[in-house]
Amino acid sequence: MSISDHTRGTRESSLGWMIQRIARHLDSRMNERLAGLDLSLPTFAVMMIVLERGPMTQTEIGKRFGMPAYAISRALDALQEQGFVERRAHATSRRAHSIQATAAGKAIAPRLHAIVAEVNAELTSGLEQSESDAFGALLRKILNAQTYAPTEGTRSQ
Amino acid sequence: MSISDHTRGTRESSLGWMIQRIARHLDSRMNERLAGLDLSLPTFAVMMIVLERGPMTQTEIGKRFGMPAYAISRALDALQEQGFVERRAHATSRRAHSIQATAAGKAIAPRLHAIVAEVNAELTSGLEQSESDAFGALLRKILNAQTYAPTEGTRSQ
DNA sequence: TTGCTATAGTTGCATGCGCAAGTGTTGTAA
DNA sequence: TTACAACACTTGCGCATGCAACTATAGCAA
Repeated sequence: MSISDHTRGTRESSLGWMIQRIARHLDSRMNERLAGLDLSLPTFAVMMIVLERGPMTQTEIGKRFGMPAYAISRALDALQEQGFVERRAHATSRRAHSIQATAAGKAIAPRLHAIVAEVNAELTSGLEQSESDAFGALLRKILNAQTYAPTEGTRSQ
Repeated sequence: MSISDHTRGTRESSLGWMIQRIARHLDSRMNERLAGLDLSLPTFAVMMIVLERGPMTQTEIGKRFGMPAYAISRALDALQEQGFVERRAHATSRRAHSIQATAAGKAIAPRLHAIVAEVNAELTSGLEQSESDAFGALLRKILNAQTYAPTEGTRSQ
């Protein structure tokens, strides 16, 4: 078996390789749609989490998506600038903030949901419903198995 | 159903959301391992493709991984600098280059394969073999269904 | 030929991101 | 009460990346 055969086999059978391609494809699809709302992928992610849980601290937001503190901080700068969230004083701590969606923030929730639904539909358009369900179950299983150290950073590209 | 319930439902059931998390996790795992070889994720990807197929043009490399031309160009700058690939004159075109792995490039192939294998093993460590196979099949099906326009760029972050 | 369009690859510039260091606050223990 | 460590968050800086513009070559048609 030649090096090139081996390399081909390694790459083609690599689940990670395929996941990366799909993830990048999803990134671009999401970005196309988010551009209309002037949101980036990180700000979108933070906005969804704030809408989901209501008032919470930045550290809590970070834990929900494994996003480093500085990224949350910057995403909130942008969201606040756009008037979608507020940083209020925290009830019991003066170093933490209580992050809340504004009325404008809540107003865009339906559009965000629609975008997620569309991209998901597109993703699974080639699958039967049963396959799509099985796929989701496997993804959940993989996520649960991963050791999620508080995940301070480390990215790529 | 409140906005926050709806948002939670939308996000938690989102396959894209889960794929993104897994992809980022894989990114960081790969980067940890590639650091020892002084490779980035893009240079690693290009290197694997060159090893897999032997001499080819930059455009051909790009098509294999949906990577924009400028990214190939820069990845090759780095790989050439490290002595892993060469840009030779193309047999029939003076504007294209023939990209080839050097002896040093071929020499690191086993280490690259090992890294891919390790990361894959870790990824599927929570799955049965049958589940892992099914997962791979679903990924392939999704990739085949996606419309891969030559994919000039469009990323995120 | 000449001119036009498409292709192959490169690069300047601005933006975004990660790292590590910095500010201010809280807990805790001598 | 003072000192020190942990915590919550922010920010300066440098590197990587995306976009768009650029050079050079090839194909093609009049």
